[in-house]
Parts: sequence; structure tokens; C-alpha cells
Amino acid sequence: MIRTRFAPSPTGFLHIGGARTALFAWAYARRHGGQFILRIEDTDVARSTPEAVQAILDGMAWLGLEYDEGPYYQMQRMDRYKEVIRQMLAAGSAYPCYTSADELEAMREAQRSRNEKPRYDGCWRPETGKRLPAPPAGVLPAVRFRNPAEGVVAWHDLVKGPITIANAELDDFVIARGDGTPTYNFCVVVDDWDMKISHVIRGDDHVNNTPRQINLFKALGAPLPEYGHLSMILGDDGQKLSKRHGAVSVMQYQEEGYLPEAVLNYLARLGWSHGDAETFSMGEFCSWFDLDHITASAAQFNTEKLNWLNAHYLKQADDSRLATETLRRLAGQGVDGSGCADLPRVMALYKGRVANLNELADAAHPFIVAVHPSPELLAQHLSDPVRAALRTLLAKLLDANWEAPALSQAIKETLLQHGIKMPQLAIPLRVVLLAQPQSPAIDAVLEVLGREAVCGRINSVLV
RNA sequence: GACCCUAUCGUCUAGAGGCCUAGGACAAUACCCUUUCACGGUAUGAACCCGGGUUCGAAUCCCGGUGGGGUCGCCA
Repeated sequence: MIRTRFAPSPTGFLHIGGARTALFAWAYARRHGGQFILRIEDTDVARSTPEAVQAILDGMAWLGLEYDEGPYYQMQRMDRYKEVIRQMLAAGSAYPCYTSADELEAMREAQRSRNEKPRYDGCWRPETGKRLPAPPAGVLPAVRFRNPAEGVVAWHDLVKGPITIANAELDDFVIARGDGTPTYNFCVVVDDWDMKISHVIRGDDHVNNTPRQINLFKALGAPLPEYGHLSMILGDDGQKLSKRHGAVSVMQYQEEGYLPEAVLNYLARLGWSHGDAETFSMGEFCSWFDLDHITASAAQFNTEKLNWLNAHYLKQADDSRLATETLRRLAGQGVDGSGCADLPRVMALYKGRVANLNELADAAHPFIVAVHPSPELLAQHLSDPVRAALRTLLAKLLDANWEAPALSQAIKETLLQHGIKMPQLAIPLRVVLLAQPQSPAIDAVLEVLGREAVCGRINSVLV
């Protein structure tokens, strides 16, 4: 049974990189008929917040990344961690360390000044024939893992291929703090073991944790999972993403009017490919997804391509779904569009012309409430001959058969009578009706706007 | 600084030694469509980081350099 997991720490929103990691882990499980588990890694009590947990859950839900198990919370598994730590202490694969934070910092500083890799010096590590210092009074020791001193840790990474790291590069890392709470590298291993995770799919930033975790698995006598490390996502500008620079919540994409299927499709193609396939459903994605076609190098985020995908999915989106979205966005602006029965028709008219849901809502606005073109706009477009033509048109519209072909006919007759060309009438008409000189085909706009609004708005500029 | 990973158009990528005169997509440019603006259609420009090997043959394999990314916490 393939079991993958997504294990975010609740110290902030679900950002785009985390979302892609979750997507790939989710897709891998789906592809192989396996299970996808959500685990909240909240052992950093100082930085974890319930708001962040909720933000992560919201982000997953919006994207439709459903999990088969969880969410598990590490803070609820303390007893299990402490039990394992006791066992390791008893077995000698872990030991108490009384070095203080200040001493560690001084140690690292000295090492850095000598251009050495900063690391714990192992002074409390028990060795046969070695005399350990006397434990200082009143100090609660941290617990360190007794990492093998020699040899190498090697694994075949599912996306990067063979990776080898010498144990000499690794120091004895802390698995439990002075207060007894376990730390990340330790909890991950116990959890992945207990939860029977078969494939650990996670970000590139964990490559250097992997050998430590593998050594822990071995010390525990636990079976090793497979590992696959996804490269990072860089910002639009090629710079790395951070909370301060460019990293935004997936929920912000929702606010900005992106459809979840567009974000998902974009993320899927960022670092993964299936030949020339550019647009595909999540069903297709799950049936195609494999780790062999993941790029091993970092990928730069490209908002313009996301925009294109969003426009693509907007064109295919169901009109009533778009109407619901539009209503929600309009309500956010204090506009109640619930009385507009023709909203789906407005959506049909505009969904092929906009890049996001906010633009769609803006476009729908004049169909719901009367617009007031600025005096400048009116002055620019409403000359006396135009007013005369509008007067003629208004008379025709008052008793026209209210369907696009008949409306188009009325406009063409007006054009003929006044000896003007289509743009000379259509553009002022757009300004009068919608307060902007561009719109979809004018007869379609008239049809959807309705006789009352059209005639009323024309009349209001003629009096 | 040390260690690990990585390198094809501006960007995302195809490419598993001959199918490559390097393909697709976004973006760009031009033209077409048109009732305005979009959409759409057609076309064009645009890349194998550098240097050595291996091979009859290298974008593809190996080594080195350089660039980029990651990690060096009692954070995750």
C-alpha cells in the first residue's frame, strides 16, 4: 500500500510551494490507489498557532486536496515520542547532553571563524573508555541521537537519483529539548514509521535531514520509506520565495480571482510534465503523475502563465458557478446582485474576455446597478449627431422584439438613417449603457441588459 | 566557508547516444478575423552555461570549472 503524507508546520499560511508539495504527494497516492495523510507538525509550541492550522486546512480544502487520514497533530502524540526516547536512552542510541545554548553558540562561532562546518562537538557522547564530565547541577539535559561516526548514508532519491552523505558530516542532533519535548527530525521519523508512510515526498530543503532520519530509522529498527525531494519554487523575479519576499498564501489566489483548477494545473506543470500536455484535469493528472518526470532543478513561478490558464478555465466554467462567485465578490463590495436573474447570461457574455473572477465581477456590475458615466466620458462620446441617432434608436427599441437579431436590425436601420458607421453609434451606446467604450457585441449586451435598463439609460442622457 | 543538489528559448518544459535543421506552452512581435476591446486563428524571432574527455556519433554518458538552489538550530 502506497501511503504519502503532507506534513506542514502551522507557523503560517499554506503558500504556493507547500501547496505543490501537497499536490504531488496527493497525486502520487491517487495514482497508485494509495492513501494520503495530513499531519500537522506543531511541536514548535512557540510558533505554531491555531489560525495557521485553519489556514492550511482552508487552503487544502479550496484546492480540493482531500486526505484519507488525519489531520494528525504531533502535540497529541507526546506520550509515544517520550516512550521512544526512553527506549533509545536505555538502548544507548541516545544520550543526555548538558551543553547550554550559550556554549553551543560559542562553539559554532569558533568553528565558523576557523572556516569549519559548525556542529556539536560530542563532548557528552558516551564512548568506551571515555570519561564524561560531571553533569552540572540544576540543568535539564537535552537528548541527542548517537549518530554513527563513520561510513555513509546513501539512498536513491525518487526525483534526484542517488545521493550519498558521509556520516562524518553529521553531528549528534538533539531529539528532545531540555524540557522534554521532542524535536522535528525525531518526530518525523516516529510518525512516518507509526503511520506506515511508504513514500516521503517533500521539499528540497529536507535533503540534508534525510541521512539523519535514515540513521534514526535504522537505530529504531524501523523499515525505511522511499524519499523524493521536490525542488524549490522561485519567485517571478527568480529570487527565492520567503515570507518577506513573494511568498503568498494560496488563499490570496482565491481572493485575486483565480479558479482552483487553474492554480492546480499551473502547479502541476511547474516542475512536472507529461509530454506536451499543458491543460488537463486533476483526473488526468492523477492518472499520469509519476516521479520520473519531475525536474530536479528549481523552477521560477510565472504569473502570466497562471493568468493564461485561469482565463482558459474561466472560458469553460459553468455560468451558474461563475454567477455564484460573482455574487460573492460583489457582496464584498456592498453590491447586492441577488435580484439579477440574468447573471448567468452576463457570465456567458464575459467569461471569455476576462482574466479572473474579479474582472468578471467588475464586468457584471453595470448589469446589476445603473452606472453613471463621467461627464468627461459623455462629453467625449456624445456629440449632437450621436444624440440624434440615439434618439432614433431609442424610439425603435421601445417596441422592438427584444432579441439580438431584431436589436441588431434596429441599430443598422439607425445607422442607415443617420449615415454613420457602426462604431460611431456602438461606442457611445456602450458608454451610455456601461460607462465604458468597450464591451461584447452590442446587440448581445442590449439583449441581456433588457429593455427597461437600456431605454432608461439612453433616455437619461438625452433629457 | 563546508557539505548536498542542480544547469535546454525571457519563463515552464519535451528530450533516456543517431528520430534534433532541438519540439510544445506562456510571454513578445506581425498579420488575419471583427461592431469597439478582448477572445480566437496564422506566422516570426528566441535555447542545449563553459572546457575537457568517452564514442563512428553527445543536448543526452564521465570529469573539471562557472552559475543557481538547499543545508549547516534545544525551527520545521
